[in-house]
Amino acid sequence: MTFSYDHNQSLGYLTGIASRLLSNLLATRLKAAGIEMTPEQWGAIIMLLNDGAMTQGQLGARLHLEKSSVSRLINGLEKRGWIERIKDRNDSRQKLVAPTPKALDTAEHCATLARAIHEEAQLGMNEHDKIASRSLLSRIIRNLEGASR
Amino acid sequence: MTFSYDHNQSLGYLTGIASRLLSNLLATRLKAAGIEMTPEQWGAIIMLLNDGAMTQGQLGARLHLEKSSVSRLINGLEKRGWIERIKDRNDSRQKLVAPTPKALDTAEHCATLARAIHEEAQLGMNEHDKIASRSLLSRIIRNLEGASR
DNA sequence: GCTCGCTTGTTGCATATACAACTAAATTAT
DNA sequence: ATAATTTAGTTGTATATGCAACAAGCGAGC
Repeated sequence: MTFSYDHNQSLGYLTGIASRLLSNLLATRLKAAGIEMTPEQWGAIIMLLNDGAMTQGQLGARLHLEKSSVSRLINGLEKRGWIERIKDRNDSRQKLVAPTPKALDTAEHCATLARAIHEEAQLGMNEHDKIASRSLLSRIIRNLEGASR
Repeated sequence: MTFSYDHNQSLGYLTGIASRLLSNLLATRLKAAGIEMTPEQWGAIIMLLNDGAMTQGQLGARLHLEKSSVSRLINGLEKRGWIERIKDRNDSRQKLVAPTPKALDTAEHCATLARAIHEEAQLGMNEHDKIASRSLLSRIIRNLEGASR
């Protein structure tokens, strides 16, 4: 008996592998550049640099991460001095996550590494394809955000 | 100072979130169906069912996983009785990973759940878009497989 | 036949992530 | 004002994953 299910063509497989390869490659290059930052940490930092300091909850919403995952991701960023946790004076439950000057100083280098990887990932694609791939992925994300449990 | 780097439009971000949402949703539905299997385990099982028993190394190549990751993924599958490790008689270093009858019996149900999620993920896409998204992701994967370190 | 080197897996250690249970604090309801 | 509820983060526990170190076995060259 055979299944009419080709895993190699499934979205789960394809997005998973693409994501992993992109992440692994960035990890390698960050390390080679002597930057003590993981790809996931980079995702959080650039979000904070672009949108400004925010609470862990807000960061989780933007990164589609559980609050517990955010908590631990931020632990790592804090340990390496990339961000600071600042208690909110008005609501002491909340903690603002703010990037440090060190993060700002390093970000352009990281962004350059990330851009290069995206270039390599899209070799052989025309402009239309590049835009389409992003747009289709965004569509998938939007569809799943509201998916029934 | 602002960065000309929109993380929300980066391939790393988009593939990462899409992959995570797809995986989380499948995890939820498998659990709801009473199937003790993770999405990652499903990926390995369906590969084995479609292509037949293979060594851990071969499985790792197909799933783009490190051998250590395969080893542990297989541990979980074995613990739940989805696969069996069979020592190779000619080369005792190797272990063939073979799906059990239980895995075969459950696979169609899992495939149905996975297909439904893919449907939901692609709501609002026409046939051309659906094909394009897979083809573009495959291209990214192919490009990165051979990427310089 | 014996040693060196390559291959196949496993294990130690680190990070990422989810879910559930818990703490502390703010908000709402009575 | 006080109690009940909701919200923000943290921590326990489990799986997934990579890299590096290690163990065991196969093979090639001498």
